[in-house]
Amino acid sequence: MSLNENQPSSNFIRQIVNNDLKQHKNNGRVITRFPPEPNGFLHIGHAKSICLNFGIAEEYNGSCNLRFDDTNPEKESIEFMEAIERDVSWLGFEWAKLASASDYFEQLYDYAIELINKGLAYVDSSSPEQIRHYRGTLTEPGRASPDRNRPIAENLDLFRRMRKGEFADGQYVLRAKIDMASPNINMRDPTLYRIRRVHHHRTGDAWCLYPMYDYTHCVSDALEGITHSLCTLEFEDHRPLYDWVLDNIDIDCHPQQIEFARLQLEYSIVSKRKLNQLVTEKHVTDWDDPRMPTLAGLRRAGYTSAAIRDFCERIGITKKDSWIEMAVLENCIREDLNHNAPRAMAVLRPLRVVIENYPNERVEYLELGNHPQRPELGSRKVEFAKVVLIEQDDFAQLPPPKFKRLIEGGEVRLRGAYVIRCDKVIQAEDGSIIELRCSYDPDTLGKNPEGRKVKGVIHWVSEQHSVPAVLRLYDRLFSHPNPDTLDNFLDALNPHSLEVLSDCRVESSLATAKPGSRFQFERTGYFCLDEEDTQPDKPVFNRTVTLRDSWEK
RNA sequence: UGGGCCGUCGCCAAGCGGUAAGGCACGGGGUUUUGAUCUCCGCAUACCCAGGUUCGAAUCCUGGCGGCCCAGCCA
Repeated sequence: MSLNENQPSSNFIRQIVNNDLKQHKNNGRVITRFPPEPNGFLHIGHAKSICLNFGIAEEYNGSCNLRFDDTNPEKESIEFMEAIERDVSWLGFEWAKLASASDYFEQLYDYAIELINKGLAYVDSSSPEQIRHYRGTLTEPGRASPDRNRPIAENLDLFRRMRKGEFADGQYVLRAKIDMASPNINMRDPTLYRIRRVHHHRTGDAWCLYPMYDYTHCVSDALEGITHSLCTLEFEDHRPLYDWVLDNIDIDCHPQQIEFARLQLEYSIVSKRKLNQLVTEKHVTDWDDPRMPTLAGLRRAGYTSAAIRDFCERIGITKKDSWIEMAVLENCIREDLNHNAPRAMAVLRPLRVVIENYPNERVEYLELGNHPQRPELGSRKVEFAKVVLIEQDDFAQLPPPKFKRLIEGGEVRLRGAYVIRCDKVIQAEDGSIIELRCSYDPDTLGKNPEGRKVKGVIHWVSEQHSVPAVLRLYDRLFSHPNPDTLDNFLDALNPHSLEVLSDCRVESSLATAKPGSRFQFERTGYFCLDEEDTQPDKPVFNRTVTLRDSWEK
């Protein structure tokens, strides 16, 4: 079984592309682009867009560009660019071309001159407040700025001087001359350029004039020969502007903008601003904290790129606002890891078990399969000795109904080893359990005891041979399903999103595991060996996701 | 209240005039040395509502209702 082998389901964008192809539009080419702004790390919502853009291109033998939308230098950086490239690659996609909107600044400027020459753009000296005031409201039309009818020659002169740096930041802007009475506010003479003396991470100080998104995006698309410009729903109202710009400059390409609904994941947020806040205010360790819905965070938690791609395929593409349940994402990673992750044993909260009838110095090297359904994944040796450690939860003095683990006087199977019976509970004065005295049935290795049934199976490690480890149990970052809808999303932060267990013991085979590798610790969950914090003698495992639990206490 | 968009099972989602796919979740059987996995079964006479067209409507028309987005020199 492998992920993503099923036919992709139909969606409205595939239908549009199919129709275009049928009509030989764009000479049968399909060229898309993924255009992130390098002002933060990519998150699961971006994954949806990446899978869509690169996926459509792949599917139709086309290509997809990675283009940084770097028109607002205030918030952007090289570090974010590098992280974005890393994440897109990790997801498994290859861009045909790596570009930045800033590559096109010179051409963008020339097209702006063209618009001015055509009387379709003008330099406005209004302040932001005045512009807002003149723009009107949702129900009232706007009014013309006093500068709206500035002569072309003057506009040209002013715009050139804006570029030269003759004016202060904010003193002038270049605006498109469209329709101040348009019911679509985006068409009420939108700003095309603003003056900002900010160092740009790619163009340095070459420019003090920066183009706005609406103007930049459509032109960049056209310059790259994009056929289908896929973006999220909030840009629907901007499409008339996208088309207006391309219709009014001398360019021979006019991509089709198509909008789809952005991802909304329950118990999560997909706002770069808020993710940034979580990082800067230290609510998480960094952008790659395993609780973060960033691709870097998911990766560090142990998510595979295949699982994320599978998730993006499952949720579909529509124009409907929708909230995806976390269970869908979790199901994707469980399915992948259940099939691919080797099994191992780890005891999170150890309880000492002395097997009194087991020879003192004896050690058995039990051969355990790495996967119950896939023998081809091989096996490893696990040491069994007189003192083993089991999970505190797996023993109960006052067992709840249907408890099928160890109780005093009862029997349980040590996974892959023997059946043991608990003969005696050693307690401290305060009643806490110090250790269990047990006996084993030598005739139960690899076979069931005769005449009785032992229902429970628990995991264990040899006290002497196991290695100490730190296990980090991650839980959802938010305890409210829609943090974004709250007045303050921080109120939804789950105070128990991380539990660090420092006294865990894992089987010895894990001592040589490669950082980044993933395991299923039997009966407890899927874990990934952390690449950052693991020390040679102290492995640190991050819990990716728990096992499904139909018992629950 | 101007404009744009959306409304099919608890959550997603196919469907495109011929009589409601699939996934997740949920409930119940079976297998199991992981209360995991696997497996079998169940889960919308019904598609926001109301009219209409049609032999036939989730699909077409009309009118409602509900939700989301837009008034950055952000993207």
